[in-house]
Amino acid sequence: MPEDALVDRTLRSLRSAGGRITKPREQIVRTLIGGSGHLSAEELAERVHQSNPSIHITTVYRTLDALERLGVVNHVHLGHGRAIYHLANDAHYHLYCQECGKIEEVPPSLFAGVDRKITQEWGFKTVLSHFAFIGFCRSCQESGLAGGGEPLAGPASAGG
Amino acid sequence: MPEDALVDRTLRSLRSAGGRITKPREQIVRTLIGGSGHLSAEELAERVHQSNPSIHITTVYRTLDALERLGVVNHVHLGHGRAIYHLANDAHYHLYCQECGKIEEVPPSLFAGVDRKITQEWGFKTVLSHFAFIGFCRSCQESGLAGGGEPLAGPASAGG
DNA sequence: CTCGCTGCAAAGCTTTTGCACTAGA
DNA sequence: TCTAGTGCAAAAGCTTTGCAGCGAG
Repeated sequence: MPEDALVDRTLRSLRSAGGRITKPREQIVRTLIGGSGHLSAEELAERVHQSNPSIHITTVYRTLDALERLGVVNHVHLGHGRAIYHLANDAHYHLYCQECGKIEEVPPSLFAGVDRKITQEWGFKTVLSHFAFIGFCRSCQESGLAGGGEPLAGPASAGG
Repeated sequence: MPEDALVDRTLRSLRSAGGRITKPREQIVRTLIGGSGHLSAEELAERVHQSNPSIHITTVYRTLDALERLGVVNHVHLGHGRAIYHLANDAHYHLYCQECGKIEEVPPSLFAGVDRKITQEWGFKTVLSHFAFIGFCRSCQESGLAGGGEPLAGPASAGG
C-alpha cells in the first residue's frame, strides 16, 4: 500500500523541518492521506477520534497548518465558513454545490484562458485554487433548486 | 439627481412588499445608493452614523437583507470574512486583491465561455457573482508580494 | 390597534491564540 | 535537558437571533 509510504514520508518531512513526530500527528496524517481527499477540519477530527478521541480539534488545525507550510497540504474555502483540506500534489479546482454540499474537481487548465485574459487586460493575477466555485450540481438543478440570478443568462452583453 | 428617484423607488418597493418605511431604512438606502457601490455592512454603518449615530449595525444588516430579498441589492464575499454590498442592477464580477484590498470590476461576459464549458461538461451551474475572484492586483505584483503557487503556471497543458 | 422595525445583548460558526503541562529527540 | 506539541478554554471576526418596546400605516 503506497499510502503507508506517503504517511511515512510526510512525517519525516515534519521532522526534517525541525518538528516532532507525535502520536496525534501520526494519526492525523494517516487519516488525511487515507481519506477521501476532501475533508474539513471537523470531519478529519471526527475520523481521527475513531481511533483516538482525545485528540483535540486544535491539534488538527495546528497539524494541518504545519503540513501546509511544508507544502504537503492545501486548503480550499467552500464559502462562508468551512474549508476543506487536500493533498497538494493533487492539483485541481473545486466546484461546490451550495445545495447539497457535493464537491466536484475540475482541471485548472479549464480556467487558463480566462486567467490569461484577466492577467493581460487587468494586470490581475488570480489565485483560483484557494476558493471553490459555488453553484448547483446537476442533480440539485434537476430538483428545481437552482434559481436564476446570474447575469450570464441572456444575450452576450459586451466584450471587455 | 436620479439618485433621489432611485431611493424613492426602492423605499416604495419595500412598502409594496409589506414592509414599512422608517427613518433608519431611508437613511441606509440613501447612503447605499449614494455610495461608492462597494460597501461592507460596517462601512455602510459608519457612513450612516454620520447623519444618525443611533442606527445599529443590526438594522443595517436587516435592511440589506430585506433589499436583497427584493432583488435590489446583492452581496459578494471577498474571502474569509467580510462581504460587500452593491446594487443588483449593476451586474459585474469582482477581482479582490488579497494584499491591498482593492476591488476591481470585470464584466460577466468574460466568464461566459468557462461557465458554458462547466455547464456542458459537468452539468454544474456556477454562481460566479457571489464570491469575488481572489488574487493580486498589478501594483501588489510589482511590489513583489505575489508568490507562485498556482497550478496554471507552466506550459499550456490542454484546452479541456 | 397591529404587526413590522429597532436597539441591545448575546449567540453562532469556524479558526486562532494564551497558557501550563507533557513528551519527543 | 530543551523546546515543540498538546489539550483546554477563551477570543476573534462577521453575521444572525431573541426579546421587549416603539412606531408606521
